[in-house]
Amino acid sequence: MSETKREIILEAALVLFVERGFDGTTVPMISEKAGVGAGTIYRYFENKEALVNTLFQESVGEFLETLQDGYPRTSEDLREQFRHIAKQTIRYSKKNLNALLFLDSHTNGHYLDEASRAAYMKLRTFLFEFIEQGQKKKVIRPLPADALIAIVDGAYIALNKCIMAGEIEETPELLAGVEEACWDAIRIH
Amino acid sequence: MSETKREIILEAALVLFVERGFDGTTVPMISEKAGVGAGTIYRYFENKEALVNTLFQESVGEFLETLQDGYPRTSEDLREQFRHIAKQTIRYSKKNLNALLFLDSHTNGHYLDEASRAAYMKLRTFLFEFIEQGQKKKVIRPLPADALIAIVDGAYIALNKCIMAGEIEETPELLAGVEEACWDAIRIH
DNA sequence: CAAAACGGAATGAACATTCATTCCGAAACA
DNA sequence: TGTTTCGGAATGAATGTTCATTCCGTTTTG
Repeated sequence: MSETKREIILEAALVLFVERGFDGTTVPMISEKAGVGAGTIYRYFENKEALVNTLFQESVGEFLETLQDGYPRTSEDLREQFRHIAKQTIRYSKKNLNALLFLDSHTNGHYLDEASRAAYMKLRTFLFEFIEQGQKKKVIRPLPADALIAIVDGAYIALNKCIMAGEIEETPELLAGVEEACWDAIRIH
Repeated sequence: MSETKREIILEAALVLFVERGFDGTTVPMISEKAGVGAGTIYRYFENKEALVNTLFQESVGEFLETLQDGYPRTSEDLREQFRHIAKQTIRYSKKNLNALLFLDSHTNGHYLDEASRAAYMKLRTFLFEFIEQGQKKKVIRPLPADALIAIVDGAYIALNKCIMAGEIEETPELLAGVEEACWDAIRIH
């Protein structure tokens, strides 16, 4: 039951951090949105920074797990691996879109601690390995991995924002189209 | 001379906003980096929000001007128009990389006023028109314009960060490669 | 020397955090 | 079973700090 309260606080903070950023969110805002007293937050988290770092590490961890779950690691087919990454990114966005948006907008925060940076590095390494393997096999363009990842990342974040804003409807064709656009961006033709 | 001091303040604020975000940057930080007294900032800007909005509007304006400068508006060749956009984006990043990074990270700020949002809308409209024209001609994929723009945007922002961090050297081949990757992402094959 | 520009200490508001107190369900008791 | 005691969870007013902004004595300018 007390686990529940902790989660209520985390969820409220997540939403506010996505909307206003870490520095733009006050502890009273979080306590109000969570429907708890301000002091209660400090029963679960040492301070505001510990709260954001917990959120960051849990989000990275869950996202990376989702990506790795069922990943065809030993496959020689880069396209198949890419399809998996795209599919699981969509899956995670459905499970916890705010966490994905939060990750995207807080990766460079000055408040992230060593553990958060390390967790993020693991995610980054996973994606880098995919890119580098593809480059070694001359399937993926010899461009900076950062830039290639940013292309895909940007596409999926923007896509989700469009869907969330109701500007567009999510259909299998749309998802397939975005996946293909991204694949065409990173692969050698 | 007073114009110069105003610009020193704007430049210092720009760098800090890129590094730490608007809410994470304090006025004393800005005054120290600018080498002026805290009070001096208020001789040039009504308050911190006016400062960030000035910066935002000036950056959007300059960037849009750069994009429109020499734009082959009447051309039927979408590829040529895209090349121009890509080239001018690079040009602007060389002139004022921080402004580009600032724009990228502050477009959703809760502190932006009506004028800033309107200015940003103009930039967005310019890019949307390019996308929509291309979609009408069946040259560009029928995906959400937001997502397509985010792909290109993400690529160039990440590219510049790599170059800035010294992880990679800027060469004509690199720029051509990124441009082609982005074009392949948005065009119909 | 008058006027404008400047710096940085002073101010009050808003913030993160603390802590004395309340609340509540469970256990002990009768 | 009805009553009392207990302990930890929860609270929000109080605290000290940090911030944006103001104010005024000093410096620069013309």
